[in-house]
Amino acid sequence: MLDTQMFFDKNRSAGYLVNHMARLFARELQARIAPLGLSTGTFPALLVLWETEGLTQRELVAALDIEQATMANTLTRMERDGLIVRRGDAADGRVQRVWLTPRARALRDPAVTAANTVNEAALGPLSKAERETFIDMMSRIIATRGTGRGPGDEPEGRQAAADG
Amino acid sequence: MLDTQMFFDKNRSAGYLVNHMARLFARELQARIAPLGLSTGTFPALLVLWETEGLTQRELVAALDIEQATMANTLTRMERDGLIVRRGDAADGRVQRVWLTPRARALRDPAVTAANTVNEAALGPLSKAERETFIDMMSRIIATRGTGRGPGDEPEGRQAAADG
DNA sequence: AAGCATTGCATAGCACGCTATGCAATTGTA
DNA sequence: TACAATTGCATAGCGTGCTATGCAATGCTT
Repeated sequence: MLDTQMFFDKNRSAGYLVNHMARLFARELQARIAPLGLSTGTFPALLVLWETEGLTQRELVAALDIEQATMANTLTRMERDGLIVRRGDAADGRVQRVWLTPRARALRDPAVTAANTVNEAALGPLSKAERETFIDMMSRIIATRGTGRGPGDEPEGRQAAADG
Repeated sequence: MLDTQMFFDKNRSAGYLVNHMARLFARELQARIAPLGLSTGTFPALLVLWETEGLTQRELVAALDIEQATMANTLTRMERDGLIVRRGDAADGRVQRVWLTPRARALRDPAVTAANTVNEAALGPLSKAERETFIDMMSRIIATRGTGRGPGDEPEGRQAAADG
């Protein structure tokens, strides 16, 4: 299958590989936490709430870099599934604070174990040192957020088509 | 925000970081290809079809590690949007072969340029050498698929037993 | 106090990924 | 040739992410 004229090699494209990796991680995590009654979308919210309950939706959004509407929907599912309750803030009528149910609190240890297991398995092919490097690189990429420029900052457009 | 008793640091969790990165990449790519009338889900399929038209759905699925049902839905959207046509195979009545429209063919260069731009921007914080390392690491992780064994180590066996 | 702007959240609608399931066409087998 | 198994694809239903929008509560300005 050796493509002779490769104009774009997806298997050397960071974006494609990141997407593929993310799907693999999600599949693995899903398989391991489904038995607990959890799903991949609720997991990050739980991670934050296991640290600190009573956060507002806005605070959760900021902690996870998720859009507000996405978080609202996720919390609705979590409430439906008996993981959280939303209670209005006494001082501010707009605010809904999020509290874990006993069930959600009890799921912390098995869920974290599942996540650790997935991470360990996925990083299996990397050495200890490489794992640190890998995580550092991802942190830097995320921290930088592709902020090379903003739209309208510069004519932009070109750039060597031959991905080097 | 210095968590005192950190039982699980999501910002050092490969799974969390991979998911976060994937969302950032997708946001960037979406912003750059939406003006072309493309979306992130169609992009991988187009990459394959720009190389070789007339593939079957099964072949596309294999090329992209996407579930068959996901591909069927993606192709339906692509057909709706005038990017592809599905034509039945003459020799096998089950098979639908996928062909690009002239419009889709014309989008190749601008779309690839957009993807390259996103990749370059995202990998900005990494040196040239680090980018290679990063891509190699991702390739290894994907190749190993979190099974704990090396590629080709043993004849399969994840949990496919359960799904028939 | 009145009026406008902002904030916090909900809802609608869609893309895209998944599992489960159904069905027609083909292949393999008795 | 009949009939069971397999293959290729479609559909249903759902989770998770996004943008766009609406609305009530609050804050700010005068």
